[in-house]
Amino acid sequence: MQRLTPQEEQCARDLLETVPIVMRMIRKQVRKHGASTLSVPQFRTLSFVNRRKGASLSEVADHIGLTLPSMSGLVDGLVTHGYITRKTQQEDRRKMNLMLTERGEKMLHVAREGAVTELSERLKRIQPNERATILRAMRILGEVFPEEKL
Amino acid sequence: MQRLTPQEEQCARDLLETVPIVMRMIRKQVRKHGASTLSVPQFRTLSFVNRRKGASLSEVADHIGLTLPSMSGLVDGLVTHGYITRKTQQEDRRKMNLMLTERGEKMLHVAREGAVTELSERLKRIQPNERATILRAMRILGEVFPEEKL
DNA sequence: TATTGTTATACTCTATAACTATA
DNA sequence: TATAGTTATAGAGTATAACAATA
Repeated sequence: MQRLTPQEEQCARDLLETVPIVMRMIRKQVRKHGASTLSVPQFRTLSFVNRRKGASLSEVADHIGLTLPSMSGLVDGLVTHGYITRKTQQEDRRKMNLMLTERGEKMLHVAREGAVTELSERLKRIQPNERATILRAMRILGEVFPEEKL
Repeated sequence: MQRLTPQEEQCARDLLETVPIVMRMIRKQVRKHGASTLSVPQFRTLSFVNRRKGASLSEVADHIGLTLPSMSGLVDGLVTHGYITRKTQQEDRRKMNLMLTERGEKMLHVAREGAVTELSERLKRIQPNERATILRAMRILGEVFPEEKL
């Protein structure tokens, strides 16, 4: 653990201050458009399963960054709401096969597009070069924190 | 609700994808250094009360962006852990006066500096101009989402 | 009557420990 | 024995509705 430059430190402090605020905004939008029934982790789970159809529980837990029991419970909720199906794999009967239902696909789409639209409305207020800065920052952060990636 | 430019939309999608990842990292660091007893909302609450000593419950709830009952419960936990004191105001006996205890001040300091240090370590891996981009982005985002501000 | 705060209730998030079933 | 997943348990986050106390 080496000495920190002021810039490194200030950058960290700003992240610590700003990210939770943006997170709260995102949570609000996802809930609003997810008919009040989707949390952010549920939303991210649907999103992942949509891209990796048939993923196992462990795979999803890894990518979302939850423990297996936590993910198991989270998926319980998604199954109960009819957004996901959970079937035992034939090749290895210890593993699950997760798939979105039609209802789940619809909900994911509605929640995502709703949240994107509202966030975009906010982002209209700033200048194009400012949006470009945010975009670049998100790409950089995505590389700095890769193991926690969606 | 007007038509979105591709840039506005892409910026929103990137926020939606990246912010939860960074948030998870922050949560992990705060917990790690907060001796596993501080959540991010609790951390933010301590931080706010530290700056606005004697704040009322409503003031804190407003600034953190929680409902009164939620904040009441959150503060319950902080009082139980001995990080905060809660006293009725003399001028208006409906209101509370929240203050950090010495223990609370110490915990806030340890949690914040620990999280900042670890985040900074990550940020060492990138170039100074990339850190500058992140810093600028955080400042811009802080202005775009002002009502939810810390 | 309006404001401040708490209690009751009910979800979700999240973890650890203990367990079951399969390989 | 090792892996995949569930169940049990527990504390925190969060909201709405109903309530008490104060102004």
